[in-house]
Parts: sequence; C-alpha cells; structure tokens
Amino acid sequence: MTKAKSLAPPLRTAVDGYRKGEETRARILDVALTEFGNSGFSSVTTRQIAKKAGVNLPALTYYFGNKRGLYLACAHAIVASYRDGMAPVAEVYYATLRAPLVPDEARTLLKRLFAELARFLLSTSGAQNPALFVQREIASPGPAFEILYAELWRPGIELVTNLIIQASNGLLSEKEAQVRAVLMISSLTGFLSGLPVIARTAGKADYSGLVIAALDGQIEALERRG
Amino acid sequence: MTKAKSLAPPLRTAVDGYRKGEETRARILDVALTEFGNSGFSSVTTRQIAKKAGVNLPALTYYFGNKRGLYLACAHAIVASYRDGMAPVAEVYYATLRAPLVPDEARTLLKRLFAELARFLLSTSGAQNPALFVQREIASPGPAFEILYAELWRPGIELVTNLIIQASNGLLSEKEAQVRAVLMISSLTGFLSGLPVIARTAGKADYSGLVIAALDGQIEALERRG
DNA sequence: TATCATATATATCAAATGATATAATTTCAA
DNA sequence: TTGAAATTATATCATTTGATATATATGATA
Repeated sequence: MTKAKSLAPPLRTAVDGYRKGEETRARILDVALTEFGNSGFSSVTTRQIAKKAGVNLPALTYYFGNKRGLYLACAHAIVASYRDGMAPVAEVYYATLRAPLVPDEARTLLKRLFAELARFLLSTSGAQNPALFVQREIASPGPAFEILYAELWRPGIELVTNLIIQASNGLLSEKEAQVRAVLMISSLTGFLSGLPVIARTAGKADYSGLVIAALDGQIEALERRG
Repeated sequence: MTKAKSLAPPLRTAVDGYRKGEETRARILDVALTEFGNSGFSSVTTRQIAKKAGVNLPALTYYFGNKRGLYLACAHAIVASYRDGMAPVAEVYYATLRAPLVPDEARTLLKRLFAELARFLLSTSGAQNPALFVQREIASPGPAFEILYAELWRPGIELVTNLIIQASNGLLSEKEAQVRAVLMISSLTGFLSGLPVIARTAGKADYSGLVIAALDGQIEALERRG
C-alpha cells in the first residue's frame, strides 16, 4: 500500500528542471497547441509534433506522459491564456455580482466584454487557434472536455446570459437570454473558424473592427424587442 | 496505354446492383454520416463504421472504394440533403437575382431563409449532424473541403451577404455585410454544436423558436445602425 | 573536476488501422 | 432451375502510431 507504481518518469513540471529543459517543454507545448488546435486530437500524430518541435519522440513522453497528457496540457494552457487575455475585463464579472445593473450599464459592460473577447480571439488566431480548439472539444467532447467546459464555456455563457438579461431590461427570459448568449459567442468562434476561408475571397484583413461593430449592433438591439 | 488498372472493383453506384445491395450501401452511408459528423474523419475507424452498420470491413471498400471515398460520399449526401431541405426557400435565391429589392422585402426574405435554415438544421440534428460535419470541414479542411465550400458555404454566404446589403438600405458595405453574414450563419451552426452541452444545464427542448426569434431581432436591427 | 540529476537519442514493440486477395454465398433474370 | 453477376465473409498484409526500454549526453553543484 506504499506506492502503486513509482516507475513512471516524474513528468517534468514548471518548477523543477533546468532552463533548457523548460524551453524544450515550452516548444513542444507550443507546437502541440498549433497542431491540435488546427486539426484535433486524433488527426495529429505524436511524431508530427515531435518533428516540428525539433525533438525526438520520447521527449513527449518525458515531459507530458503521453499524447493525452500533452493534449490536456494544451487545454490548461488555453485556460490560462484566456485568463490572462481577458484579465482587463474580468472586473465585468464581479460587477455583475455586486449589484443589479441598469440596462445601460449592462449594455456597456457587454460591449466591452465582447470587444475584448473579439480582439483577444482575433489576435491569438495566428498559427494557433485556441478558440477552434475549444469549439472542437465542445462540439465533440474529447479528453479535455470537462476542463474547457467547466473553466471556459459554462462560466462564459453564464456571465453573458446574465448581462443580456439585465441589458434587455426585463424583456428576455433566462432561456431566451441563454440562447442569445450561445448565439453571440458561437458567432465569434465560428467566424474565427471561417476566417481562413473568408480570406480566400475577401482578402486577409483586420476584421476585429467590423466584428465588434456587428456585435455592438446586436447588443444595442437587445432592449428593443424579443 | 490502354488501361491503367482495370482491377479496381466497379464501385457500386445507385443505378446498378440489387435491391439488398442498395440497402446495405445506404446503411453504411447512414452510419458514416453519423460517425463522421460527430467525430470527424480521422477519429472514426472503418471498423467502427462497419460494425455499427452490421457489415464486414471489405464492404466499405466494395461500396465506396476507401475511407476517403466514403467520406466524400457523405459530403455529397449532405449537399443533396441541404438541397432538398432548403428547396422550399430556394426561390429566395432567384428573387435576389431577378431585381433589386426594397429593404422590407429583403428583410422578409432573410427572415424566411434563416427560419427555414434553423428549422432544417435543428430538425436534422438527431444522431446525425450535417452542420457539424460542414463546420468541421470548413474549420480544418479535409478531403471534402472543396465540395462543401463550393456547394454550400460560398453560395450560402453570398446569398446572405446580398440580402443583408439590401436589407440594410445601403447602410452596410459589402465587407460589413459579409462579416454579418458569416456571423449569423456561424451562430447557427455553433449553436448546434453546443446544443448537447446546452441541454446539460437547460434541458432538452425545442429551441428553434427561440433561435429564430433571436435571428429575427438581428435582421430587424440591420437597418437601424452600422 | 567528480558526481548525480536532468535531458536527449537510438532502437524497438505491440496494437490499431486501412486495405486487399480470395473464397463463399446470395440474388435475380433467362 | 440454372448460371452469371452481385454481394458478403474470411484471412491476412503493410503501415502507421503510441509507447517504452535503454543508452548516451548535458548541465549544475559540491
């Protein structure tokens, strides 16, 4: 009953280890984020990742245990990245908890929230596409579903739903607001997925302004009708 | 130079063959649509499909050549399904070609289009989820990208963009309208992807009414502002 | 510099997977 | 009913893929 299997390698974490080791670990994770984000868990082979990261195969095992462990590490990195990226607007969350808002305040907060989210998502969507990673995991749950659902999806939907209810000045029920929340967030992530395809015909440009304007329009319209 | 390789099996099509054979073929395709739609090309194994369809492995080769061929057959089936499902509203397309519309007409057509699309997508999303299939292929292009892009995505975006421009009464540029078109369509498909997850907390219900109402709201707001 | 933990590399395995050769069976029309 | 085409079943391959055992190299530190 002492120890089950102490044979497993100790799995390099961020605390111990040498500097170079940490760099290698980071490089693998970086490549994995790109590859998994673009193609999904099972389309990507560990060899692909190893090669692109300039390491050999056992390095993945050494640092992340196995493919699944690497995938989960990506999910955690994404959660952390969202936390960082959305920090400037995290106050919004607490604002909704402190006290009921007047519709005007709620609309302002919603706009700021979505503007920040759009900017964050459109900026991070270089090679890596965390939004696509999350979207895929929600659409067809894989190893990282629970993490992403609990840490990103659910709280995100809840926050937006709340704000929409208040922004609608009592016009929308919880369910109606929830549907709108999902629709608005989905539109953003869906837009991101489609970006490479859009760029095909319309050219590569900075769409954040246009996207934000469109979302603002939706937010404005919340109070007016059902 | 006569024939390269006439050894390949003639690939059962819909015209020749016995009745039972056609049934088997249809059963395989049905299972493939479900599996590929839910999990994507490389997550699904040919054995899984064969087993669920109650056939043995070479049957897939016999009817569809190879895995890729089966996947492409799914894509074609989806295109056909859209064609059928959206037939009632196909007139919309021609209406936009015949003559310029007054904003009111354009809005009406847009509403009808999205209502039909929402109903179609939400109804077909039983086990099979063609929208997810398409979304995945657009987000990370696979074997069926070209078909789905050329037959569904591009014409769909173009039609909606056109209608939005006319519905906005000249307020929106082509690019602005295109962004809105992508956002609206993405919101729908994204909503579908999230449905199983939504049902987790909010319960399984018929959301088509709520979704259509939300989209109608967006369409109404088109004329008002940028 | 000696030493040990840390890190990287080589070689190899077992299972999974897409595919095929080939045999047996079934269907349907003449 | 019979015979050829169509369909289904069995057995087997070659690759790919995730993973590991094990050897070598590197870096920190006493």
